[in-house]
Amino acid sequence: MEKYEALKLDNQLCFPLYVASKEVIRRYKPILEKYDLTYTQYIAMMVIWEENEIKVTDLGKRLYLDTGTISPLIRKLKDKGYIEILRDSTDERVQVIKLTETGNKLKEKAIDVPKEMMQQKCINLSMEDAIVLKKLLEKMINANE
Amino acid sequence: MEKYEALKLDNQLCFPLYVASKEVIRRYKPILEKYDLTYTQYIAMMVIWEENEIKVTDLGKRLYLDTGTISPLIRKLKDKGYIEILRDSTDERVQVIKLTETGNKLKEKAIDVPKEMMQQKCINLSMEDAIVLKKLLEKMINANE
DNA sequence: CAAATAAATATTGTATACAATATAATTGTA
DNA sequence: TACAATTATATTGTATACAATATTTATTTG
Repeated sequence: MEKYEALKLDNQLCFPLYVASKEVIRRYKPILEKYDLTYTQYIAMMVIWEENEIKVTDLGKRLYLDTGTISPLIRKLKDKGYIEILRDSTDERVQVIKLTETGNKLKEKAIDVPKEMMQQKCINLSMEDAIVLKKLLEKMINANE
Repeated sequence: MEKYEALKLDNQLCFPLYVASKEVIRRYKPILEKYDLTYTQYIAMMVIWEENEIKVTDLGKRLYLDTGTISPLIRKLKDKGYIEILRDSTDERVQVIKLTETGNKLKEKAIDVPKEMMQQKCINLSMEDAIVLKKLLEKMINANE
């Protein structure tokens, strides 16, 4: 075993993880562009579509995003008209995100996004491989909490 | 099967991929800080440590990075003194990155980085899981090429 | 050989990310 | 009930990323 073995890029797990993640996001880009969404905005909208109403803090926790990322993100979604931001009357600090009518219309259209991703084979793995991969990634994420 | 099932965040593979990748990089940060390296600079140095000399284009291909990312990246590594940038005499367009003495000294110290990552369980998976995960990620990356 | 193409970088513009710091509102507590 | 700690956001600073565009230097081709 060579002294520098552990320093070789090919022996890292982090690197294919980093590359695969960027690659998938890059493939989402041209598809999401048609809906005027970036990848980060898309995953935020996915949560909002599911919840209809959610506190900014909870959205941040769900997406594992820092306040420094969430703040400008929701401002953009508001500017696009997909959400409105209300204040919680019982706690003035809390901001509540609410899906607008426009945002809800977008949901209908966005149903095509997963279809397009499939058709274009943006994640080119068999269903079985994809399931194993997803489980392992989730195991990894939940391990250190 | 509900109509919006495919739009739920929990049913996406891209999301745990994105979260896991960011999380690992975040855990590298405090460790790499001691060596005055960011994650991207670290993976670039791994390639340079292995090659000693490499063309900028080849480094970009190896790291799957755009010229817009590579350009400022190597400038910073040069500023830190870890590399020098030479011109290929046979082709004036080509820039060749060369490891400096300082860069080589850093390599010796950096051997501790993988050790620290291990000790702190920054990737908290069994060896078997990690191997399966790495293989699947590489399969995914190589699938669309 | 001159003109068109291609290849290697650099730059600009936009959008993330996260750490650190600041601020305002709330809660716990001596 | 003052006051300290906590919570929810926002802002600032630094570093990526990638698309699009520009520039310089080969290379190919008519």
